[in-house]
Amino acid sequence: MACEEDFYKLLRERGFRLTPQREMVLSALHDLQGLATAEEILTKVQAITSSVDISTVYRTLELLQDFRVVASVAGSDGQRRYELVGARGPHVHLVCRSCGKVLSAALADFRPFMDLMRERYGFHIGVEQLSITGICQECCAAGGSSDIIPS
Amino acid sequence: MACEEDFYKLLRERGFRLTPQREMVLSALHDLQGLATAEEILTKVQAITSSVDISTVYRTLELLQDFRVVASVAGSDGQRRYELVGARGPHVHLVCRSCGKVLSAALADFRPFMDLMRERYGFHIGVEQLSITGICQECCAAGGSSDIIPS
DNA sequence: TTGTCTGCAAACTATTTGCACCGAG
DNA sequence: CTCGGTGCAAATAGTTTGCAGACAA
Repeated sequence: MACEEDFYKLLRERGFRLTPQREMVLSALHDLQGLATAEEILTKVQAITSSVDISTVYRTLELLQDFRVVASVAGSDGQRRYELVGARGPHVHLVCRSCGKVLSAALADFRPFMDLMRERYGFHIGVEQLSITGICQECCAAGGSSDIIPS
Repeated sequence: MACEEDFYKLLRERGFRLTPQREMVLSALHDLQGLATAEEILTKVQAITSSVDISTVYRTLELLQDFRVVASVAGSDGQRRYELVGARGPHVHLVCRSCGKVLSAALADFRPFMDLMRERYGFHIGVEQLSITGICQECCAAGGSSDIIPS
């Protein structure tokens, strides 16, 4: 709950208001554990109060991102996915482009590459928005992604 | 030109047709060198013949992806970007989420992480669709991405 | 000729925006 | 009371799809 408190404080400091909708979106993100679409968040929120609009969810997510409380990645299916920063600490998402499943890898495994990029190109990889696509074990065994089936 | 020839041959083998539109899209991808949006490709193609439709570009890009001639990444601006595979050999894209600039890193630098993920989780990272977001040198020096300006 | 491919227009999906009312501070 | 936030509806942007005619093989 500490993270929520920090956010509430930050809100007030900058003249923003704490509304039930904002609390609910934050709570939904907490519950959903990991990457969630705006639609999924809306569904979760509407389980409590059905009169919440998707546009409010988007507006709240934008605010949360500005405050660095939430990070997002553009999914390869054209949907953006959102996640609480620091929910499980920094980590790397491995997104299967066949079944959509998301694995997490420890940041430590990725760090050598990160450091190299910073040294060599001055490029700072955004650890909070990191997702890498590929094929997971099951889908790989099953024969891979959506390919043309040779006649 | 060798890559185009291979594609043409592959097309015929599977009963697809070689149309001027498909040639032009492929040529546009070649000219555009690196990541390009469907709209950019269309513009390039329309410089030759204005009567080409965006839907044809999309359909052609999908075909090219099925044949593994083209790869795509979902940009964080909500636009998908396409690129010829093997244009410069496999590589990693470093996309600046502040200015949108794209750097390329050698695959060799990334390989240790790739291999580790395969060993540990059986996850096969898709080298052809690899883009990693962060902040480039200039934007980092300039003060980072779109943040809330503290009052 | 034949069946694929194309342009056009309309549909769709995800997201954003304008606006009048509502409610947190 | 004030003015930032909300729901609603409409607008946008990017992409996909249905269909009748065009054209590669």
